[in-house]
Amino acid sequence: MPLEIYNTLTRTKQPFNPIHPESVGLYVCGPTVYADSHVGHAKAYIMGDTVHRYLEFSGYLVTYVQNITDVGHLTDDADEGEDKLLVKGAAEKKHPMAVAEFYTRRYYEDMTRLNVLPPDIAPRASAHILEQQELIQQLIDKGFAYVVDGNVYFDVARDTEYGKLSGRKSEDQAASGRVESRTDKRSPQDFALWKRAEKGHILRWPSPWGDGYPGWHIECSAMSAKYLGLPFDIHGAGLENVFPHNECEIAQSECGTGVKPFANIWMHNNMVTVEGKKMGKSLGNSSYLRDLFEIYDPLTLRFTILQSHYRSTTEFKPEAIEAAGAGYQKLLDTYYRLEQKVGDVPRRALTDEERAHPLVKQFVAEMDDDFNTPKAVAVLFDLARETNTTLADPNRYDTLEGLLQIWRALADDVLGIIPTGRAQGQDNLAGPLMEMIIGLRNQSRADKNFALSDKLRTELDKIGIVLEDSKQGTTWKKK
RNA sequence: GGCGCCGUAGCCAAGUGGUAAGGCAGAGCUCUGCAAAAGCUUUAUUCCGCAGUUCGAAUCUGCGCGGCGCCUCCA
Repeated sequence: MPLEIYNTLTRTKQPFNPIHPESVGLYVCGPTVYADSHVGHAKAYIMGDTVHRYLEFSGYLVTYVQNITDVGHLTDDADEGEDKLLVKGAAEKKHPMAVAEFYTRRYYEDMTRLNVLPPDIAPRASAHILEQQELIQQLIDKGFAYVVDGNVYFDVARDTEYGKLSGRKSEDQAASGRVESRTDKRSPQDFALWKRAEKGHILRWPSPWGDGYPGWHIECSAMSAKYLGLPFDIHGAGLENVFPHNECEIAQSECGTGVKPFANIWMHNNMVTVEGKKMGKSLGNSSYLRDLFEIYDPLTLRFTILQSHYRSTTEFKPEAIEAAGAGYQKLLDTYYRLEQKVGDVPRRALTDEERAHPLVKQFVAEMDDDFNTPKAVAVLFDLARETNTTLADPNRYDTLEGLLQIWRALADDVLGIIPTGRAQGQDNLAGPLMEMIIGLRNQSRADKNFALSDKLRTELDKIGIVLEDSKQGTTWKKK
């Protein structure tokens, strides 16, 4: 079974056939950098990261592009809306670009802690004004856009395919009942490609239509085309971006360039909910990642997110994180026990024999089914059981190295849940010291001096070190 | 009003026609000086309700109830 991916465009799972047999172009809508990232961002970018990692594991050369939106855009679609970066800049007494710079860095810090690999290219909207203007000009030249007093709007009526992603028909939307403010658009559905900058608007660039700034959707159209070429394979985003953002992207890219579809597969991740309701920056119920990292281990959060499917909602609940964390810790304990036993062996790709291991095949089958990470994680628990069983049986120790490589491939490379740079007890002093203490304790156990041996164990526990006795000897770990 | 989604054990959560994955919590057992860890066994006759299609439905259809998303910035 080849990889199948659910495509929002067709509302079905379809076999993944990349445009070029050995490489994949992947674009995921990045953040608007005017605030810190919350759990919803974590879900979205862990999805992108999982696609990225799994495609590489599957042997593709992936070019992963994710934009940074550092042009403010508007807090609402009315002409009088405020630019978020401007608002934040004024509040913090900073230049809007300083705000963008600040939150961009923090975004990458948060993602790094979640073990999200950085994209290959992270283009900034502000650095691609020319590309955006070129696309706008193309749209004007082809009659898909019109200029009104320094604003450029996309003429939705001219695009017969508008609505194909979201399933919306503009006529239906007209009866929306929402208040439409006074505007110079020909139709309420038309959306801005270029906005005239009013005086006082700091983020502004010269253009053929006057000083202004680009509309919200155009940067993704311009930058995906620049770095991936058209068409490209996969475009990902959060579900709430289906309309209007992604719909508008399609309209701009396809009408402007004539390439249809400009992205073959559209992937959308569902939301993180709090008590059943969407977590959102504007809803006041978001939990910022950097606050959560004070309470929960970042990889526990990653693991929790991976335990639900990307197209399902994920209920954010402390009890759920703690429950997931308990299971996650067991997996890690098993992994470390295995690593300790096998010793320092170099990483390598899986052999054909290892790839044929039933659990590896099952893991691959689950991931091939639209990145079913909850099932893939379930396979990891089977792998843990097999690992523990093998560790308890010296006759099977010859298979341990292979198991370790499998763990590294599945849990580390693909799912990204193995902490990096952890050197358990590799502090020069701790190892020999612990060996000595364990030796003393085992001597007292042999002497039936359990009062002393238990005291040693209790005292070690107090300083955060746990001893575990087994037939294969005594091991220790930090709590 | 339009478009769309969801409702599975105490909790989290897979499963979209073949007779309920996995994790947490709970119970029992094995090992063990004890503990911990690990292993084994066990925990939904049933998938919001009702009706229908089918040899067979959590999975398809209809109706109802409950919840949510988008249509405005949003991952």
